[in-house]
Amino acid sequence: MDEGESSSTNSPSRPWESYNTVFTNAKAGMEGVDKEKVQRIVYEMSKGSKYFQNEERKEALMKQEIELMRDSNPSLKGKPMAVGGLSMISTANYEARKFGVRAAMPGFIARKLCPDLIFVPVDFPKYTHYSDLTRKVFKNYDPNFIAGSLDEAYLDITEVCRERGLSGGEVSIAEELRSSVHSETGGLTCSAGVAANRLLAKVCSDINKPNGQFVLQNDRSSVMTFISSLPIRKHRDATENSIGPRRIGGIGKVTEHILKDALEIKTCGDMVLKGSLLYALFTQSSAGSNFFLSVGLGLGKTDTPEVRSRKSISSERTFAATGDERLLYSKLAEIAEMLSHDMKKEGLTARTLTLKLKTASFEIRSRAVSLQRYTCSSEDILKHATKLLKAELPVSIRLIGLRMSQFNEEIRHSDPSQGTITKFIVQKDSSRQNLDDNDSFDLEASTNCLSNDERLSSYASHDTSYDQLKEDVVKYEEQSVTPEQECKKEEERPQVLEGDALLRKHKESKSETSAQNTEAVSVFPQMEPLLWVNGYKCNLCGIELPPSFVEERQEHSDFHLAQRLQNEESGPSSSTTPTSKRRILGKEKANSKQKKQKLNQKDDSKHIPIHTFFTKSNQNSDERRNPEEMKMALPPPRLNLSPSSSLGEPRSLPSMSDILTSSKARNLDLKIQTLGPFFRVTGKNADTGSEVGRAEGVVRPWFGRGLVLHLDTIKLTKETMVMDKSLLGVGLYVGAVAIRHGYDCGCRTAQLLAIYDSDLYHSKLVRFYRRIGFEEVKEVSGSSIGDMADMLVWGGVGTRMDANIHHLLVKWSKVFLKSVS
DNA sequence: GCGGATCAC
DNA sequence: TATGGTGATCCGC
Repeated sequence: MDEGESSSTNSPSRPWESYNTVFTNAKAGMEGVDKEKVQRIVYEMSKGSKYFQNEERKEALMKQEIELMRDSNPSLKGKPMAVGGLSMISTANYEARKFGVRAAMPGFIARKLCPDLIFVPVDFPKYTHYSDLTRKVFKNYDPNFIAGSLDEAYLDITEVCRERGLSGGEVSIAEELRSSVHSETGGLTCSAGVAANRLLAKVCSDINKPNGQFVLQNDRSSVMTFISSLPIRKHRDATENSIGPRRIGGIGKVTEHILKDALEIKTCGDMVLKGSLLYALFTQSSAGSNFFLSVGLGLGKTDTPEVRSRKSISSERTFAATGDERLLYSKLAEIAEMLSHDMKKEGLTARTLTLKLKTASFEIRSRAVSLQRYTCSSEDILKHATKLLKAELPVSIRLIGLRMSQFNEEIRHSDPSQGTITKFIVQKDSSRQNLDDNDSFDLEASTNCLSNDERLSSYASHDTSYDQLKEDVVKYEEQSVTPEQECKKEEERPQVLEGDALLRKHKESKSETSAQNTEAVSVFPQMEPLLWVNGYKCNLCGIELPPSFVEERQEHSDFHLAQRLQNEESGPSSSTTPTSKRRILGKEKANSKQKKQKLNQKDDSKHIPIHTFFTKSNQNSDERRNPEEMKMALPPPRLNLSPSSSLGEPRSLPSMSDILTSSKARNLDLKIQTLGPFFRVTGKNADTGSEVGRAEGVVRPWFGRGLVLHLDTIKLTKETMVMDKSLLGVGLYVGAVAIRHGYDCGCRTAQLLAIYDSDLYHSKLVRFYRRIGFEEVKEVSGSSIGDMADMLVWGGVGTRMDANIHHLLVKWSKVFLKSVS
């Protein structure tokens, strides 16, 4: 717990401790600051103000640092300075930061903290001038560098590294670059971070601020070590070590609070450990679990982003709060005029107008209208803005803002500013291909200087393991697979056996085997080609396998290949009973057999083994009569793909095949993968290939109840929700495959925990699961010993919900059986 | 499409 | 005395 931020540890006599302000947050140059004193002063100054009251209610105040400062008068060197005025300062130099002064702090508070603080007015032309100077330097290293803002940039130094040939050249390149910035700008210092991607590079650039640099080696273990202990947002205690503030882009005050206090995720390593929890609670998005897991793995962007055109344009002003309507209307007219002016300058017309208000008590409100036609005229804007404002009166307002969005794309570039179009062309022409990797620098200035935050990226793929990991994540982002599982997969890769490698080699020439329906594929040149009759039935052995079981189909053709190889090797008399594909290959040496079997198990567990498709019905029922045995072994699932089940179950239960066939009619591509007892069901849009939902979990014994199907996740993407209004659509199908899988594994019960995070998420989860057919069993609150088992297994508190698998299948049978016929 | 929130800079 | 402005995105409804 950093800096007494937890309200639970606050002493009643020290109320400022609970006043969480941005001013004691991570900030370079704040090491050794008496944070309590800062907090107390800020508290005393703020106490009772409307603003403070608002903050108390929101329990938040967040701003980001902008290191941008310059004073040309040498006599000011070493003196505490801040850019801005008494009401607000933009940034402060390191001298001032020693007093606790920082960006986004009101000047009057800053002056209280540091009575000698020198206020310097903002001077944008000056910043732009120096920014341009630094950019000239960056161009020498990477003509396509990404200018993050005036004071930061990302450079790809791959080529420079390569030219200089030496490994470890990043250090000297960074030094040279910073030195170059220093001389070209006449004295500006900056900091740099070098790493494999931009996210890491930014963090690295913070480490040795000011006027320093840090190079993170581009190998997986270095990255993992570095990132795993990295706090999600706050800096480390200055006494702990010399490492300065670090921050992950995209995680602000609010997100930090959720991760830290609700989910007990404090470091990036925790993010990976609690990946399934994140997956359950956040939908997939840049702010969602994929993002968190990527961060946890130290992954970030390395490409040059597309030039994004603006989506809105706005103008807003703060003034002394007033309820005077005439005054407000006149402010509104001014802002409408400003906005109209900006739109004309940019050659934009738009049809959605949004009015933003900040009340005297600092609440933010917005009201929007979409107009019939595109406009940029101040009269139109004012007319509609007035209506919107009128509806809010009477109210005391301290800020009015107007924003226009939904541009008319057709005329967007009819009259663009020269600068804009030039930038556009330059960026477009210079966009590079195949940027696999970056090293990056972050530069920052120190005292008495325009502080810089410039970054540089490079490509130097010395270590393939991390690159491989990164590739995987790109795949994840495309396929929505959880990174941590893919990681496991990656770690297992070296253990792949020779026999498997052999199969894979053969596979390469026939990678389309599993791709499409009745397409004939030659598994082996001189052998009858494998054909999926009617799209699902193997012409060689008659097994039915839905097209969506892509990997299983591959395995299946591997089987036929292996069988063929074996036949060739040992003659026509050899067994045709496929017990294990590796036994068929028969390449293991006797003395390593045991070891290899273990490995086989692990390796096989990624997919459903071929032999399970051939499991005889009596074997199946034998197993199901002996659940105790399964408990120990946690065997792979028995897939029952045939509509006419051999298990002797009632005809009314939908088989896996029923579910899959039915889903096909809904353009849904379902797939199940297993990893030991773990399983994952993914549903993809058959047309676009994008994932629309998934379920994950494990088949495990549960305290005297035999095997249960433990569901970690049922998740639908946002896209799904738009596409399919009914949760019972995709969600039901994904859930059904999981449930049927559980049934086939011998589970009687399915269970899950609707994690309690916030009221909002929790009630949503419970509602969703109830609609699917689960019932609330108990609240796991951690208050009783009996909760311990649940808490250990689920890793949290919430509502335990169970469902009888048989009942679920019965309940759902109509849906699936109906659509079959 | 609207309104609230969060985030970066 | 006094706590910014611009733009983006996401989520729920």
